[in-house]
Amino acid sequence: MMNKKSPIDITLTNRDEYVTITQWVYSTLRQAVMNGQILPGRPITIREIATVMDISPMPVREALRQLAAEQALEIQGNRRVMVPKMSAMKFNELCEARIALEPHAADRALAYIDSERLEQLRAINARIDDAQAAGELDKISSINQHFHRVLYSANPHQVTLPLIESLWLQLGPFMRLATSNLDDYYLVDRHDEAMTAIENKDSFALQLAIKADIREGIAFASSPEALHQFIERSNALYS
Amino acid sequence: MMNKKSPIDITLTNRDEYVTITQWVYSTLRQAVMNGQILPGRPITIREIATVMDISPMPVREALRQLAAEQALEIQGNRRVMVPKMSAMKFNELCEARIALEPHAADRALAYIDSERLEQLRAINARIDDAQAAGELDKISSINQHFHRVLYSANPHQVTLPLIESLWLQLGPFMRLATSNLDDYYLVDRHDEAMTAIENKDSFALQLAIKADIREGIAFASSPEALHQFIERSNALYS
DNA sequence: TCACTACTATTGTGATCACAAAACTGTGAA
DNA sequence: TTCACAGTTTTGTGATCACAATAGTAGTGA
Repeated sequence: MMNKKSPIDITLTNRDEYVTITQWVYSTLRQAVMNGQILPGRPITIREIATVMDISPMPVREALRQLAAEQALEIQGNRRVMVPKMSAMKFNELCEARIALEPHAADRALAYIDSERLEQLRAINARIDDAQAAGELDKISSINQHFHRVLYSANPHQVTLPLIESLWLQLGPFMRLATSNLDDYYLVDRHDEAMTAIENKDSFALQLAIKADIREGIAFASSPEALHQFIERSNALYS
Repeated sequence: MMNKKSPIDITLTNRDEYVTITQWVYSTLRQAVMNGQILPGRPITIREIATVMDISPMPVREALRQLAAEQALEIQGNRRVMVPKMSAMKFNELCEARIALEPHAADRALAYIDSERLEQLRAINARIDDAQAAGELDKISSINQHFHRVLYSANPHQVTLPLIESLWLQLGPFMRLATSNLDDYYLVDRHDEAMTAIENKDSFALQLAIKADIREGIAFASSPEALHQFIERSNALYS
C-alpha cells in the first residue's frame, strides 16, 4: 500500500513530433488513470505533473481541465484534482449507463460495418483468445475495450462514442484496482456471438451479445458483499 | 445574415464574487452556444473572447478546452475553434442518443423523487403552460430543458446527466437557429403524462412520456426535406 | 483573369512571473 | 495525547511575454 508521500508513478511515453505538449500530457494522464496508476483520492497537483514530465505547468492545466470535463478526474471545492473514488451506487449507475448506451451504439454502427472492418474485428477477437490462452488478464480488458471501440466507431456520425469513453474512464481505474489481485478472474468471451450477429446483420442478437458481455465483465462484483469488499480495498489504497 | 467580419455577440453577465474567471467565461460561452449566438463555422479566437470580456487570454483557453471536451465546440486540425455544423445524419444520431439515454435517466431517477422535488417539477410544469399561453416560444424550450434536468438530477449518483447535457449542447444551437423563424412551432406538452407517471411511480409510463416528449420536440424536422431545409438555412448563416 | 509568391498580421502554444488562498508544520497549552 | 494557532510552504489562478505556425494580403507574373 502506498502512503501519501509516494511519488506519482505514470509511464512516460516518447512524445511524437507534431503533437502538442498538451495532447501528450492528456494522453499520458488518461492512460495513467485508466491503468489505475493514480490512486483515487490522491491529490494531483499541476506542478508535480509538470516536474515529472519536465515541462511548464501550462499544458498540464489544460490537460487536467479536459480530463475533468470528461469525468475522468474530479475537481473538488478546494480546487484539488483527483481520481474520483468509487461507491457501490455509482458503480451500479455506471454499469447501467453502459448497458443503456453500448447496445444502442452497436445498433447504430451495425449498418456501417463493411468487410474491412469485419476483418479488423475478427483480428481483435483472435487477439483476445490469445491473451486468454496466455493468461494475460490485464491485456484482455484493454483489447476487449478496443473491440468495442472499433465496433462503435464504424458509425461515421459519432455522438455516442465520446459518452461511452467517459463511462469507461470512470469505471476503468476501479476495475483495474479491484481485479488486480484477483486470480480466478477471467472474461467470459461473448465476442463470438457478437461476430456472428454482425455477420448476419442481426441487430437484436448483437445488442444481446453486447449486453451480456458487459454484464459478465463486471460479474466479479455480482454480489453486494463482494462489491463492497472491492470498493473498500480500492479506496483503502490511498488513505 | 451576418458576414465574416461581424463581431461576436455574447451576452455578458456580471461575474459573481467567489467565482473564478475561467468558470465565468465557461458559463458565458456555454450560454452563448446554447442560444445560437455564435454561428456554426465562425472561428472563435482566444484573443477575441478575451478582449470582449476584458480579461487575459488564459481563462479563455481553459474554458474553450472544457467546452470542446463536452463536444460543445470543435477544434479543427488548424487548431481553430468553432461551433460544429449540423448534418442530417448527426442530427439523427443525437436525437436517437437522447431517446436511448433520457428515458433511462428518468427511470434511474424515479425512485429518488420525494414530495419536495415533485412539487418543484409541478411548478416548472406550470411555468411551461404559462409560457405556452403567452406564446413565448424561446422560453419554452429552456424551461422544458430545466424540467428534464430537475427530473434526472433526483438521482444523487449522477453519471448520465453530464452525458445528456453534452447532447443538449450539441443539439441546442441548431434547434435554436432552425426554429428561430418558425411561427407555427410549438411544443406539444407531454409533461402532464410524465407527472402522473411520476406520481404513480410508473417507470414504464414515465419512459414513454419522456420518449414522446423528445420525439415531438423535434417534430419540426420530421420529414427529411424539412430537416435538410433547416440545415441549409442554419449553415448558410455564416459562410 | 488567374495562379503563384513574398510579406505581414494574427493566432495558438508554451514558459515565466505575481499573488492570494489553501495546505502543511511545528510549537504550546489543556 | 489532543487540540489550537501562528508561521511557512505549496498550490491554483490569472497576466504577460516569446515564438512558431497559420491565415490573410498585396504584388508579380503569365
